Amino acid sequence: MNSLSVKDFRLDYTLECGQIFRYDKVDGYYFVSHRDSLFKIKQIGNKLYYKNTSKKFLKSFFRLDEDYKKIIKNISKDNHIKRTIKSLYGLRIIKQDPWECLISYLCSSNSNIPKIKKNLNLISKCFGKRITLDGFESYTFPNPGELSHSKKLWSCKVGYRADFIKKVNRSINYSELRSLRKKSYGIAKNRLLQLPGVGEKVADCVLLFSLDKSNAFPVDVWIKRAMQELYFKNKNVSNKEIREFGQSYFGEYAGYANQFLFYNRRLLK
DNA sequence: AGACAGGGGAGTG
DNA sequence: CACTCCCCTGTC
Repeated sequence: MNSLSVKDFRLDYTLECGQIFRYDKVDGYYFVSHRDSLFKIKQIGNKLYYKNTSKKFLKSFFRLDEDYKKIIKNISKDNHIKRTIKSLYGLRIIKQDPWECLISYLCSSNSNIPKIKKNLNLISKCFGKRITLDGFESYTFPNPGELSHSKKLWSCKVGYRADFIKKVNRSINYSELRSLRKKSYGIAKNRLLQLPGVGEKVADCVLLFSLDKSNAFPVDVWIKRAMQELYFKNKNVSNKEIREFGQSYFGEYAGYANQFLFYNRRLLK
């Protein structure tokens, strides 16, 4: 078992806040599946204990080299967000693989977390390769280009999203997807919006969770509720207005503020 | 048992 | 903008 010292980091908040789907908690360890990798990890105090991955991967995946205090300071605009941050301090935005992230959020429309989780596990089981770690069984996530079989996709219970996945699978390749990391928020977003099944919300999730666009501000029903309650006196406001307000009000790291508000609002239910 | 909602998107007016 | 339908699943 390897270990790694961390600060300003909470593994539980980071994994469970709804940004990632293929993980399971077994006997105190999180077993995390992402693309080709399967690793186990737990946190005790300020130490991470892990197996089947590397320090280098974990630092990148959990963005451990990012200046957390600077980000927190940057988004701490008022008492609402300060309170929220305080209760979830240590939550970080994971740097996901853009392909798995794109397919994940393609599955998320008109759905819910348990179902998205189920869909992704089925897709992996159906199209990926079996892998195990200490008795835990999982499957690799299929590669770009491998999701072209309609009937098999349908069997993964994704419903009408099967057609979106199939079309996205053939209309963007991995290198183009990855290259969006180097593009601006606007350029990258416009490219994603051309893909079938990708609207504002899905695009912003992919940008924030996998393409290094920390200013993206995805607006779903939970963020809408939280934002209207805290910043719009409970008035009904359009998603567009919420997004634009969120981005300009919180600034460069608006996506972090978004994730704090999102998870906090979901915990309240 | 049947209605309904669940982390949207696309098409229409 | 506002409205409707999209297919599936879990829940009451």
